[in-house]
Amino acid sequence: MSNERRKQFPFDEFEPRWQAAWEQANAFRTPNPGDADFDGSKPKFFVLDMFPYPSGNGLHVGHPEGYTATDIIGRFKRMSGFNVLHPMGWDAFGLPAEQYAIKTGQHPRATTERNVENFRGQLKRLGFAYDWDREVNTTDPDYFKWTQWIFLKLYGSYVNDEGKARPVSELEAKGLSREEIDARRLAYVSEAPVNWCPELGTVLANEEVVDGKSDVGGFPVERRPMRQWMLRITSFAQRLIDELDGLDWPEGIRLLQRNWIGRSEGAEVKFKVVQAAGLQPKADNPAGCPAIHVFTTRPDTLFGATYMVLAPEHPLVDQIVTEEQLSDVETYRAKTARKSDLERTELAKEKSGIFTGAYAINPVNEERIPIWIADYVLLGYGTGAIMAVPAHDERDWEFAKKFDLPIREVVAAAPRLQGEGSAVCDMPPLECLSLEGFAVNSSFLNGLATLEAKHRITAWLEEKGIGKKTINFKLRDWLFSRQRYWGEPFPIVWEGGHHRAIPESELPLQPPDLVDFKPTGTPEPPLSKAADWVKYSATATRELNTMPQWAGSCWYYLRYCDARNSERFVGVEAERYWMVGQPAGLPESESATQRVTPLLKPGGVDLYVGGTEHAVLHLLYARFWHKVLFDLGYVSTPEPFQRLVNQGLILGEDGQKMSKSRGNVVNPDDVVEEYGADSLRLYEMFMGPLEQVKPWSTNGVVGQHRFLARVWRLVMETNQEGEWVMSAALQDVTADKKLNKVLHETIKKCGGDIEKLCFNTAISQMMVLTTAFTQSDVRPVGALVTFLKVLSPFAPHIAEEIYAIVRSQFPQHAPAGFLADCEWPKFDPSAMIEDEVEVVFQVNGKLRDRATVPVNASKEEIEKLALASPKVREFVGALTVRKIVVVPGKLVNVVAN
RNA sequence: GCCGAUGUGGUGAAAUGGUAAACACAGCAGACUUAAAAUCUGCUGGGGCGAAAGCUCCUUGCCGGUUCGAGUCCGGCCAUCGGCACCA
Repeated sequence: MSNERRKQFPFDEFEPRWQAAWEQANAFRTPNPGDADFDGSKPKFFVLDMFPYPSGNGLHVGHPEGYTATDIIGRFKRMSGFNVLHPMGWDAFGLPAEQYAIKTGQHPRATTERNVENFRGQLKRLGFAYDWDREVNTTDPDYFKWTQWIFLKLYGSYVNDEGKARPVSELEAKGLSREEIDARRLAYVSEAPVNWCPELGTVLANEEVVDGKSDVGGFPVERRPMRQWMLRITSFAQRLIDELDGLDWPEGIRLLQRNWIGRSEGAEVKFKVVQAAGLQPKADNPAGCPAIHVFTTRPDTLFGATYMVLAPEHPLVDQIVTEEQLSDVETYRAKTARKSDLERTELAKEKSGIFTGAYAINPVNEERIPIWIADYVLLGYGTGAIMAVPAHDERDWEFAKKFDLPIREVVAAAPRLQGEGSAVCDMPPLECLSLEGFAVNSSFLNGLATLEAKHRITAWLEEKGIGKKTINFKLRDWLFSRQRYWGEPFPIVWEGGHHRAIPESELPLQPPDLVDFKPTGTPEPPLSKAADWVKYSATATRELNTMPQWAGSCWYYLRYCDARNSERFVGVEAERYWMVGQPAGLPESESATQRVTPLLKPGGVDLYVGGTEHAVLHLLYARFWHKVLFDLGYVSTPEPFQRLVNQGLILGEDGQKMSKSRGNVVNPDDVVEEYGADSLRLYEMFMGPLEQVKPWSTNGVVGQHRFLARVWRLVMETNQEGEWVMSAALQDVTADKKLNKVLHETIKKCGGDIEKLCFNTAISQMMVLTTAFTQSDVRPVGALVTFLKVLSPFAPHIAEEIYAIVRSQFPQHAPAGFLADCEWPKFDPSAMIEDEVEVVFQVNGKLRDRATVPVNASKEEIEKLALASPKVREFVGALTVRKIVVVPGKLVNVVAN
């Protein structure tokens, strides 16, 4: 009594069959340099997906969007004679896995394995042409051995005067002390305040904290000082900005990175402190006369600095606060410390602060200005202290208004003549002017434009030794340790209060096999529970922190190049071939021509496709590691990813972001079950431009399914028993001119569109071709096979299936082997030439008539035809023809008035 | 507030400065069928005139500009989405 309706074509039978056939034949294995079957004469193409985090929810329809796009390109490049590296793997360490494991009482290794298994199965059901021999998993000891190894390279390096990473052995050779060296390592220990998340029981990187809450879970985050491992990414800030320029990335993403790094030019200025009213600073006693260093992007406004503000946590506060103000200051500091970052930003509108009782001397005019503390000044940026110029800074303005501090105008929109003696006008301006202009009330700067005033004052400060030109970055060093179980242990031991690397021979350093891996609820990491493991020797103990999830994803693309190498994180030859593209083992002349294209570019992954959510985090961290490896000579290119494309988010059918709570989540498995993998692949590519945000439409899937059914019926029809048999219309004849024209247009357009990632228009062209085949009484086999080749990167299963069916009767048109291994067809320009074309006639730009003319009709002939057209004559009427524009093969525009 | 992206039919969208709306979805009508599904064929931006074939005007967020010709290029607005945000 099953009411199951008949499938339009038996995708449920042949899709798994072809997946099995590809797998059994290892059809998409990519040989490496050195392998017997490696063909170094081919150019390389490295097409990379952002590897997924294998969550318990399984694949989301967003995953196949990017994965299908790269699969189409990979298959196309493969058919076009490239060695294609198209791998897949798992970013499997991390907080969510551990949270899930804790919740369900299972070991994260067990849940991770199961999730990976599930993801792999789901991806295989979509028919992606991955080389599964290169699969990587960041939690695999054979993988994280090298993550730990790279950490040791960071630990063992410093940045030299030229800004390049170099081994610390160079510093040892110069006789630097252990402490001096430790202070310069790229991986170093710091006591700085960090983002502690009590709920997750770990500290987080700045990048993982969003609006004062953890990115994972959304729990409150507070700042507290803790001993942590940091990576010195700030030493690479300038290069991370500069080297974006050579990359083929969306402008928006490059900007996001630039903004995140946040370079600003300005000056550092030193202000002397006077302890209290009447007390003069003791010039020869620095301890008695501390100085406050501030960073400012507007040194030209120095004459307008009427007070100073320190961050509440600033260490100098203790030294300068007066007896009288001490208790108020302490109260304020305690209040600020209790505030989470969230509260601090939420309350941003209302300024708060307290006077320290101390004064500083403004070095340009020797004026005594009060020193305050306020939480609008952040310890983490600049020097943690500012000179406040309320007339020209919105925040200072608000603060000054609230606490009734003096406001002095020092910049005016237009130059203003000063009275002789440059008397200072202390009339406060009516509003805050934070723009550039001309200096006023500023002694020797008066009349100068802002830019010039900056130069003048900076030179003056440098001359007096109280300031200097400075470049400041928003980017902070990368907080690299986590108090969690499910991550890479640090290959570090502690002895006598000092850290040191364990020998490389001891890698991989496996985490202890803990039964209880829950956070301790204190900053003490869970690894502390494994007493035996912790004890390294009689006197040394292991580092208890683990690495953050980002570690494994910083270099996975390199591991893909040589995933099974047990000697090295990536083989020298493999890295050079896949990242630079130098063909190995070619005769000199031949290799030179092959090299032209790849070496014009800085190199790296040829195409990297993934979501915008990694625009700053992953992409910045990976670039940083890559540059360190480049400086140390381990990789050949300064940048890892040459071309980056962001796929757009797929929204639910209701136009909202897909989420369980909205109930609008589409499960790819259900789509595959009902319509097949090819339909899903085709639909996701047909939805619209890859980079665009677009809503899901089940009807749209049905449309693609119908298209594939039409393709199927070009070759197959049902007999009286209801079985699929080959259509009699399929015949070994040559295509007529009309069909042949569409066919060659399709080859051309689809090839071009794939290169441009315009998959939606490629698919519509194939629909046009399919209609042409349908309307033709006979289906010429040769033309049909050519079409299958064009279709195969998009819908590989049905293409292979029809190809095999065609072979059963027309073996001469479908030689043995996979369609996936066939050569991409070449288009014949002569087939596309028409005998006649339609030209349109316009009068004053408006379409009035059209005519069919021979394709080689001359300008004069077309013009004559246009002027003879009754419609044209009607609209020209009594007007005078001023001009006639003729575009041969296109149009005639008669201009008349 | 700052930065970025996007605005085209009922919907997803397409258009090297040259016929706006290809290709699909949805809708309507017809063929096939006892019927339904599936399939196939046709119509489908808006207004006006016409019985109809057809004719005609308008239309790519808004306002201007360049051009023989603008969805496309330039200038100025508006709206939506995304990111950043006390960064001195």
